[in-house]
Amino acid sequence: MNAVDTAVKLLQAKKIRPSLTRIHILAYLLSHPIHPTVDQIYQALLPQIPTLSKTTVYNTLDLLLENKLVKLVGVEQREKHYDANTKDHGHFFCRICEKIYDFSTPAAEIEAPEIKGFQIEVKNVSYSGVCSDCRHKNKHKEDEYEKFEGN
Amino acid sequence: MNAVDTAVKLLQAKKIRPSLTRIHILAYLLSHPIHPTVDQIYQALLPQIPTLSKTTVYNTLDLLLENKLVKLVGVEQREKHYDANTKDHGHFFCRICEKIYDFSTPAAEIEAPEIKGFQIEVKNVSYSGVCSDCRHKNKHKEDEYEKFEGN
DNA sequence: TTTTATTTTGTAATGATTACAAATTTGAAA
DNA sequence: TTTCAAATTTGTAATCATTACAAAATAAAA
Ligand SMILES: [Mn+2]
Ligand SMILES: [Mn+2]
Ligand SMILES: [Zn+2]
Ligand SMILES: [Zn+2]
Repeated sequence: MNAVDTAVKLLQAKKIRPSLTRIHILAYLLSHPIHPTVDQIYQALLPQIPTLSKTTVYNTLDLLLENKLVKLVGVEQREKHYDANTKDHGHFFCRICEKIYDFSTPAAEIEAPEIKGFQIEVKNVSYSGVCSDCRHKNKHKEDEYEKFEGN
Repeated sequence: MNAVDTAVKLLQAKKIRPSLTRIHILAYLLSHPIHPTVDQIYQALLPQIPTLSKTTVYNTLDLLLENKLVKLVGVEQREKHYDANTKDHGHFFCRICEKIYDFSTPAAEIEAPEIKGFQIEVKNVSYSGVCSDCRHKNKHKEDEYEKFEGN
């Protein structure tokens, strides 16, 4: 099943009228699991929907959030990032390439607050640092630098 | 040892000149583990340092962050929250009373990205929902909410 | 069709944070 | 002590993602 059909079904299941704009935005998130920002979504859809307004992207994402069809990615960035993968998982933000990676959070997680009688509604596990690719690229640079210094 | 003395020692250990303002800000964070915002710190110290500028609070917190004397609380709020407790621990944000609670994150945590060769520099585990106090205070309303939401 | 509700849009306002340069304070050299 | 450069602090303006809001467009209902 393609992303558009999935989006329509998800919207209908939540009794949200599947307007063209809503389908496009949700389908984009489903087919581009890169945790995009509002502006990334807006820029990506503009060619297909030339009348699209950024306000509509904000409004639609709020609606999808309320209906738990998308989640906010809890990385510390100026712009908010969105995720149509609503399963429990963690995120790793690479400060070099600025990509956001998914990782699984084992079921046997930290339930400390729940034990204390807290009602957990949103969980956020996010790390940041340098991803594998960027570490490798950086190591290469360091090697070159060392060679240069040795001359 | 009081918070001021601790602050001075921490600053000196990092070779940061312990100016009055820096001591005050760090000591405030150490003695008020409520994860305050810039404005909360500013308002709290204004009576003692009438010439204090909010820019200085921003500057000082940036300096303390760089030197790992404080950490950012990874809670999704409009304003950033700061914590002088630099030990690994999680945070719970109550959407009713807006208090931020600490909880311990067991050592055997999710190390998935590290296995993949990622260099983890910052960890953030934060949950949100309704705290124990607020659940009890609003028992009736909460029951209605749970019924309605189907949780 | 006419009316009403929903969705989308454009523009203005918000507000936490940042940029930046001037003012002040500090510490050490002369 | 006086001088002076560096460090620190301050005030103001700019930034910019997000929100507020009302009008416009579109879809559904009557
Ligand atoms: Mn994800
Ligand atoms: Mn804490
Ligand atoms: Zn990277
Ligand atoms: Zn509470």
